[in-house]
Amino acid sequence: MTNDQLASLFEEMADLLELSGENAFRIRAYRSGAAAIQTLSQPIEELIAQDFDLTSIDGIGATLAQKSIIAIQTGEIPALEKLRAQVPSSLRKVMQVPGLGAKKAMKLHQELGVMDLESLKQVCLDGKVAKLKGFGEKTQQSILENIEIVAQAAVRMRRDEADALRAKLQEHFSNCPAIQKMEFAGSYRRGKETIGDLDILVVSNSPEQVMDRFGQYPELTELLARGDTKMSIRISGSFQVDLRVVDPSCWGAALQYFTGSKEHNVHVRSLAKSLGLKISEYGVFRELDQNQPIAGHDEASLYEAIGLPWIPPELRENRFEFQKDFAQRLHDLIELSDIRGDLHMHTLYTDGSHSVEQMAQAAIDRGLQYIAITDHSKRVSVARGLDEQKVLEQWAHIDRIRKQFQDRLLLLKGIECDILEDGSLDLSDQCLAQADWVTASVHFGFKQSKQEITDRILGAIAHRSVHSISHPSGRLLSRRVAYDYDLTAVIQAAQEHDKCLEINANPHRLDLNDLQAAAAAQAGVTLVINTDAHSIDNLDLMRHGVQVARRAGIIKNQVLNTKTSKQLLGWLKKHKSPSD
DNA sequence: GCCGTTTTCGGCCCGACTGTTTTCAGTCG
Repeated sequence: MTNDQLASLFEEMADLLELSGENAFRIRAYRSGAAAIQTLSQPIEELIAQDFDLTSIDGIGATLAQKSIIAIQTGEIPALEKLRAQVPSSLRKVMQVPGLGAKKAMKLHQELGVMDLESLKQVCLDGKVAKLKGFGEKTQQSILENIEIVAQAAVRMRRDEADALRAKLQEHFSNCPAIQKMEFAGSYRRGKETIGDLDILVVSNSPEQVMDRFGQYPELTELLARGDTKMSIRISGSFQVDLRVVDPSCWGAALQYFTGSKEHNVHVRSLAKSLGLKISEYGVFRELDQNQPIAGHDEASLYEAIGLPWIPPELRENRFEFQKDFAQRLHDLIELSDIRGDLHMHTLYTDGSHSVEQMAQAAIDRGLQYIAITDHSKRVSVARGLDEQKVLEQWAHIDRIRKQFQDRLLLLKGIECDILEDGSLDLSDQCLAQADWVTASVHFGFKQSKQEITDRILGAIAHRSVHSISHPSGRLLSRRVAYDYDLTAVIQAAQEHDKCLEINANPHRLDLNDLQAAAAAQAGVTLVINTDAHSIDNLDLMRHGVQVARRAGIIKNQVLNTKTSKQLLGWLKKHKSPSD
């Protein structure tokens, strides 16, 4: 049983307890337990096998520890089986319909026999819901409209899509003079790999004008809610955008609140409470004097009031940002401006859109000190991958043009070499030994067993010419799940052989993801953040990879391509085996 | 159910908005 599977059992427990009308804090305990398990860097199976004390994990107490062990050993949780017998699990879907929660879902179940979305739709069409006490015509109508949204798989937006939407919204608001300040908050600001909705925070003295303008957004398909300061719309069918308008004096508190995460805010607010303070989106208040805020004009003052440094949004997930040693790492948390090179990109030699020279010039334009040209090897035939002769030709070409970029850019001869199904590399040892930089990756044979795929990657890590493993998990966001492999073993091998693991910055990949990258960094593995650019424009994707690293709490010196060209050459020299 | 500089019991973040209600429960973020 994987961590995600165990976490989803606890999530189901929480849902069913909520439907049963259980104590809200007990429900929350199961939800935070699920979140804690999901963010573990090691498989819980391994932890249990090592007799690790699960109660030392924040959010896991004696009960959840015991239930975890039983779940891992037997594949099920007796208490959950019992609950399932009392409350149909299909009601969880009903609970997800916007506007419905546990209370209403249970009432629909008990009074009208609703079991799932199908029967819910039927009783609405029959007009039975409107007659129920506490419900009405409007509720019935909104349920009918919202059922479709739940039925569709949850639509989550990739970061590049979210950036495009943000640009459109910014453009839409650009001629609204009532707006003094605007920021996109929520999971977008926290840099999550995908976002489920978009939150906009605005400073204005006339909220009505801002909301009127919001209501004119061309792609609006539904007005969900509109109050004095808060408005929600749906665009293009299903995606939700929320707007909140605040006074300038509480900008920081509102931004902090609206950025979340919810779990981070709960922690921040309870910390405040223990200090005799109260935090809301209006500011930080003394419990005894709730009229005059003592902080909250900006975010830093809010954190300062509870004795914390300003915490970058990417870290606000209640994972490790409150730990004692956090403040010193914060100082060196990686930034986009720390990146000095890009060690994974393609050209016209294979499936890229620009020449080596064009990529080099584009890198110079972006202030980079070095790049590695890493086209595909021959196995990737769809991309016209290079055989030995072609790759040697390309490297000879690079040797010839190096002078042209001298003093401006260090141009490395690289290759993205495929790790074949039988575990061997796609190019000969003798060929690979002539490269400055070799990154190895898996593009085929995803259906092999966990052991086979793991062994392939471990073999590549051990190969003396390989420097790095690219997009180690192979996942494509919302298109393809990662192949089954043993990340812990890969991390350990990378650490032992002093090889890099990549954070691929392409917003379709973001691979390693934040948690995996954090685990690798904690184990002492050097990471490398690359764009995998297939065009000049793609070089700008670097920021997405940096954001993943920031979410992982990674500091500058844990990332190879923060080195200067001189330092990098030193590193490469050190990694040349003596026999080469 | 979890947790502890308020420590083994008694707390557990806080406010906006909607729809159905005559003052608020439920939902949401």
